[in-house]
Amino acid sequence: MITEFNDLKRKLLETEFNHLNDMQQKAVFTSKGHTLILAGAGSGKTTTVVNKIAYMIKYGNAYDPSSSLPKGVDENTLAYMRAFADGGMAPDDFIAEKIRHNPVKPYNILAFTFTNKAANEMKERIAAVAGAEAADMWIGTFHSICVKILRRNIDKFFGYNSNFVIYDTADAKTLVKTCIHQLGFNEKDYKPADVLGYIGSAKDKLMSPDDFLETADSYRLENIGRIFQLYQQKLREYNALDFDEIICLTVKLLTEYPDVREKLAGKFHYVLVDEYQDTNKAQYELISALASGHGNLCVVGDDDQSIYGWRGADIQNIIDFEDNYKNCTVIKLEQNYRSTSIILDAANEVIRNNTNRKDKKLWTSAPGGDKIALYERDDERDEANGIAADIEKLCLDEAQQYSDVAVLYRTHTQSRAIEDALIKNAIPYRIVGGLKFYDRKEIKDLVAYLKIIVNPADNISLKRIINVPKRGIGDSTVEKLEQLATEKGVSMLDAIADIDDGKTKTKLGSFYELYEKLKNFCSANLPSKAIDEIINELNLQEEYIKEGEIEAQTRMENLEELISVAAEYEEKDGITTVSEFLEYTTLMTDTDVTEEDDDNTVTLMTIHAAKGLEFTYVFLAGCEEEVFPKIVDEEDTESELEEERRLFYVALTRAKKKMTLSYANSRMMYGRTQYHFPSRFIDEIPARLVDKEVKEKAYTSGYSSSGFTMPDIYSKPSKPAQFKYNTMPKQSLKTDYKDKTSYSVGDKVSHVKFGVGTVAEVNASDAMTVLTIDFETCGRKNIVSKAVKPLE
DNA sequence: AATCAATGTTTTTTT
DNA sequence: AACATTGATT
Repeated sequence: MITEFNDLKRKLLETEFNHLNDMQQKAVFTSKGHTLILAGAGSGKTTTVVNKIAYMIKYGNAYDPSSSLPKGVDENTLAYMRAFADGGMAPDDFIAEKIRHNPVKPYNILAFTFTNKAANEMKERIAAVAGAEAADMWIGTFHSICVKILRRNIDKFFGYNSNFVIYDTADAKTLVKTCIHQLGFNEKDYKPADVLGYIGSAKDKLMSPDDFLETADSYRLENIGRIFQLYQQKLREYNALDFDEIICLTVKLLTEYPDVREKLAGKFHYVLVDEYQDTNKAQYELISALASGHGNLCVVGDDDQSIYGWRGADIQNIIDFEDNYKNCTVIKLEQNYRSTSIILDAANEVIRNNTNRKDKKLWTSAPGGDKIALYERDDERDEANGIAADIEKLCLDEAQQYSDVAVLYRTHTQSRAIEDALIKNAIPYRIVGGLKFYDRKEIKDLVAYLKIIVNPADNISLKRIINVPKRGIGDSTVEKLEQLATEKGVSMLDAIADIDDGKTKTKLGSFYELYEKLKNFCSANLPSKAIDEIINELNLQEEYIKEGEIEAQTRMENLEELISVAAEYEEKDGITTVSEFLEYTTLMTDTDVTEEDDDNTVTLMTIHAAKGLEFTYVFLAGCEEEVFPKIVDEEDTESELEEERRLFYVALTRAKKKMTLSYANSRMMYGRTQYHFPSRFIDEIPARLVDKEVKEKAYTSGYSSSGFTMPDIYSKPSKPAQFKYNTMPKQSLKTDYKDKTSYSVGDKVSHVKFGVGTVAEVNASDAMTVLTIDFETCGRKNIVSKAVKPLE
């Protein structure tokens, strides 16, 4: 009976998961021990992981053939199961209940994802399959999981308490500067960005300042080590953590406090890591510690898509996994469901040139497809115009959706030329990444107020806003205050009480009063209210107007947007305190915010940002030596080149139907024209897969330099942002262009391509204003307001 | 202390 | 070319 039960069980489960291929099913049914899932691009990785977790929650180890006959299973049950199995149907609730065996409680599952967005998506999808209790899982990025752990435990480390704030890279840089100065070095010899780089990579490797000093074999490195030491000391004094420290300190916690480790490792019966190829040493140690309790560790990744080596990711983590865990199960997902075989062949051929990789080869059952298009262009503007023309052809002539198109590039700076071309052709687009909302001055200032309110020890934030808006507290005063604080061993904020110089005392005193007032309000109110109060109390609107009318409006709009963001978190995620809000905002990146899918726009982004995404049509711009592969200096190592090649591989495998490559003979870089050869990666694609277009005409010649040119002011903010433009251009003072919101029905406008027309409809959204225009020559069209010029 | 012109620096990719 | 930082000037 047990044999038949197990057979039926197996059959039924295979039925339930029969939308997965054999390898995917194997991945789903393997939950014990160490497992490596090598998931190639487009191989259905996320679906597999979602089903794997759902399976654990629903059935536990039901698939384990050695399990004994569950209670309550009798001949009737078997008959019922037989009927389902013979009918080829998935088990119903009754059977599901019978074949459950040690179901896994969601709160015993820990899953790391690369982005918050991925975490949210996965959570939702698991809940859809396994039910609402899936919400009890711990799922998030390394940083958010670690912060969660640290909030409860950080006071074990002297100096820290649970109100700690997180420093972003800019804050960290400011802190490094302070340290450099305090040690009597200057910023020319020790560039803050460089020093921060050393500190960051040390932390990726879990190196302390002392470790760093031990290996320092030059005077310069020794000094950097001292800066590192001071930096760490100050972080602690300020009750602050940088991004890397979040991970390092958690590892330290788990290492130095066995009770904490045992508790957490005991809690997490199953540990799952997505994007394992992008983990670093510190994260590796973290994973090991957390999975040490039950030994059920499943890592998912693709060594060919490891593209974060520059930030410390160690590709050897995934390459050596099999060697490190001798008894592990290895499952390869090599069937690709995304791209045509032309695209896959090209990708396979390119990546074959890498030596440091796991053997595998993507394949698809879908044969053929369009060849890869390759264009040679004059310069970056010609290239951009060519891309715009192609997109126009696709979307106007062939009725494809703009949202099916992505333009990828190696570096953000390349987006400018492309934007210009898209605007000129009235193609709607959005940019992912680039200028970030939280990097804007007015936002950073406001957030600094929040930080200092939550954590009075945060001198970096205090220094940022002590004279914002201007209140006559200058550098010398701040220096004095800082010195005094160091002497007395208190925070700068507390040191205010010890200043006795008359004039300064008054100014600082009233600042302190203001601080107290804000603090009282903000600790008793919701974040959105708090932000609103600060804006009003500081009278920011008027302050901004003092500095310039035009900027004032956009700044205020950005601040309003911050209020809505806070309100949204409050409503959606149940955020109630300023502290929680800060955590969200610092750990959330632009790509994390879920897009509304309804906006039909072309997507522009870096290849890094495109990882994990797919588009029907993909354009890759700038396929030139020096640009891509990006050559930083002469002595670029082979491993760096391999990472560039993986990046190229990632770009190719984003495309479902058609891939278009282009390179420019010359390109403006660093303010000068540079000439490059076509990328070596182009040569690595077999010629039979490529259609090299003969250069018919330079797209630039038609319509750019002569006509009016768009003022280069409209950098569209990335979506999450939903934020307004950074600062309004000074140019718009001089020129006559109307503000984006100022069009109304009946206005006469001119378009560089379509000529003169009349506005028939105005559609303003957060991101852009779309005008419906009746053109004299070509009828009604929808045009982004930026692309037209008002007449009269 | 605040403002403005001159100078220097940057552009890889991001949690 | 665009931007941030520095130094000189008020």
